[in-house]
Amino acid sequence: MKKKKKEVTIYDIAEALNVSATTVSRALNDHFSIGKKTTQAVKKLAREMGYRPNIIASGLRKNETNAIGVIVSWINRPFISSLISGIEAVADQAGYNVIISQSNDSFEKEVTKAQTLYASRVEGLIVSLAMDTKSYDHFYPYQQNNIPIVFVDRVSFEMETDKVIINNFDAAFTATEHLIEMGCKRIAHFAGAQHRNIYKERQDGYLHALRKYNLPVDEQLILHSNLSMEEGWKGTKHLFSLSNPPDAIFSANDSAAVSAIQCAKELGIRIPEALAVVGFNNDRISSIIEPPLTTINHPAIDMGKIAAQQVLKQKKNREMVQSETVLLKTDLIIRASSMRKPLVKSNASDSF
Amino acid sequence: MKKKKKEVTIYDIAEALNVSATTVSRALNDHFSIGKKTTQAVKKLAREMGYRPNIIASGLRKNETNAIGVIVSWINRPFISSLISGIEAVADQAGYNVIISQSNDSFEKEVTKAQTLYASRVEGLIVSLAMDTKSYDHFYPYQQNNIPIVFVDRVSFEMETDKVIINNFDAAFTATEHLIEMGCKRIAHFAGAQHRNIYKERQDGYLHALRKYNLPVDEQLILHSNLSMEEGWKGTKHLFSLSNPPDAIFSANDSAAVSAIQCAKELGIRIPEALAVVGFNNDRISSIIEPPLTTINHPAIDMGKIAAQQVLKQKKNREMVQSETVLLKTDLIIRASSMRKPLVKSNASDSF
DNA sequence: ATAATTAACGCAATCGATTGTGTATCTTTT
DNA sequence: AAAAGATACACAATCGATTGCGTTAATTAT
Repeated sequence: MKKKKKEVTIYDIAEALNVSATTVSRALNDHFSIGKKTTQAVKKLAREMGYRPNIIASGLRKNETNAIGVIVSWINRPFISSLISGIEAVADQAGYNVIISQSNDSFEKEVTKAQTLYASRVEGLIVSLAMDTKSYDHFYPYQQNNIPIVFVDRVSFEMETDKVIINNFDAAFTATEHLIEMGCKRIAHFAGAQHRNIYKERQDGYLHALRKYNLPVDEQLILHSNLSMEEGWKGTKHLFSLSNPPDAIFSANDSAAVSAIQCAKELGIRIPEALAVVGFNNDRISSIIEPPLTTINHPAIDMGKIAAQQVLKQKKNREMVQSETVLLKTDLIIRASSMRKPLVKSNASDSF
Repeated sequence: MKKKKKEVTIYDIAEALNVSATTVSRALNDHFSIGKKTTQAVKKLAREMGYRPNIIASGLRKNETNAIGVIVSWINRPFISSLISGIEAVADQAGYNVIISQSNDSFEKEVTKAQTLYASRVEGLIVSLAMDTKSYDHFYPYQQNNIPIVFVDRVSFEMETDKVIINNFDAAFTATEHLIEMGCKRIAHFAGAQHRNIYKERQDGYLHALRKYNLPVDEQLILHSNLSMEEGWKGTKHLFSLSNPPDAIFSANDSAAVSAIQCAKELGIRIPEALAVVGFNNDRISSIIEPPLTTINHPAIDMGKIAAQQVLKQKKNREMVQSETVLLKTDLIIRASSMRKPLVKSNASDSF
């Protein structure tokens, strides 16, 4: 029965105050040309009447939505959720809303979500690519329309966009080098899909370390998978069914590394003495597993913050100078899973 | 230099096709009154011209934003991120965007975010309350405006809104009962802030179990904190500095429970023989810790899905019948951290 | 063949705020 | 005191799509 109450508009305020809507609008926006008392009166009445600006009308006129779109694989992953947390923090401060959507690591969904967000007129897009994305046409409309795109973590160099990434190559190299310094000679690698930059770079870093230290590369020791816990377990079992099993595993993520440890323990393989393990991401589980997992720390929140900042920056500089790539540093967190020797302070030249 | 390219509008299409904008609009929306060929022609040309509907203009006219707002404490928490994942899945299917914002567990921020989302004209709001929220005026505008509000997990019964919660009382009771059945006599409780429903209910469930089984309630064994890992550690140390330490801990979350285990191990206290531990949430760390942690499984994704469905449902039923509360079941996941006896199938009446 | 339907489309108002241009009124300058 | 400059505000167009109502042309009924 209750009559749908109409919302208060600037016209209502204008009428009540016997001024024009123009004046109300300007008063609310502190326009200099409106007198002090008028401005005060307008604001006061607006408050009293429970006025809320119609952001849609304003948006139509000014052609803005104050929204930034985000596409990620899964929101409920430690790294991703931290990333989003960072994005939200920066976007909010700048007065932007963050619209999230997940691709579920499916290319088709990613395309759909990109279109939806485009239709929603987001003013910027932050993307961490789906696992199997190899074509990028769905981002073309954004580029055509000069809508900032920032790729984070899982990026593509085929696209000329801003990027926020870590140095996966260096991180993987450092991780592998660490294992070598710990005296490991046969280092296996749990690798991810090679068309996705991060996993390719991690594998490359791993290979580079082996070569630099003149260790043979054994293809048998490089296992490609989706890096799930199951695959980590299976991979470990497989490795120890070989005639010449590895003495270390460098895993491209923590999940697989953790289950490698679990599997090894079940197999009665001592860690790190018989098998040293290093992961990647510094997920919470890495510090909980016994022994604690050596891993690469990923500045997830910062990456999100920076990605959001890049979007804002691009919006400012409409000249669109050049696409920028921000490369963030990572840290090797050394824990017990790889400590086969006491740590040395120098660059460990004694490990040869 | 490049001239800002104008976007294609229905007027452009209309002009090109020598029809009215009305016709174009209707054709694009498959209005029955528009001829088959005209509709086809319009759609075809729209595609060719790269037309994208101006959702803002449409939104202004139809007074809708297709957005659902979400306010949570922190996005990067296992439970919360899963919750959001569920929300997004349902909202997306229904054609809604999800705008996320985090209160950082601060009441002031929660108020601000609620206002921002209100100003953004979200068509529904899903909230998991900040830790210290005790006043709810910031949600009043939503109610005034008939905007669906759904509280999830951390809710308030002072507010007449839809709620999606688990039965914390039962879960805590079951968890505590389980410890009792395992033969524990002095069960400590890591409790959270008592003004927040979930922690109050968990404590109540704990107390109820003690009373039901005629165990004394020792105030010394109930420790209130923010349930962080640090507090879990400190709490455990404190408990074992008592003249009469507990033989079990029921923690209101997994973080504190996990560090209780870690601390106990460092103190040389055997788990579960000397100390049985049960957590709450079934975070990933709970299955990784050694020994694995018995805990309560929380259907996070489902809660998100249901919350989103409630929003949609409320939007349909404008009659606003009654606020509805959905109570979800939880499961006790029994792991080694509490297994002081073999499990029995019956209701364990032998534990007395 | 004429009236009565039906099909297909156009007119113009509307959603609410913004903004370039204009116009009084008032103050200051010389 | 007349000219020049400020000050404070209003007009009306605009953003792009939607929609109630009306109109023309084509089809069917009688």
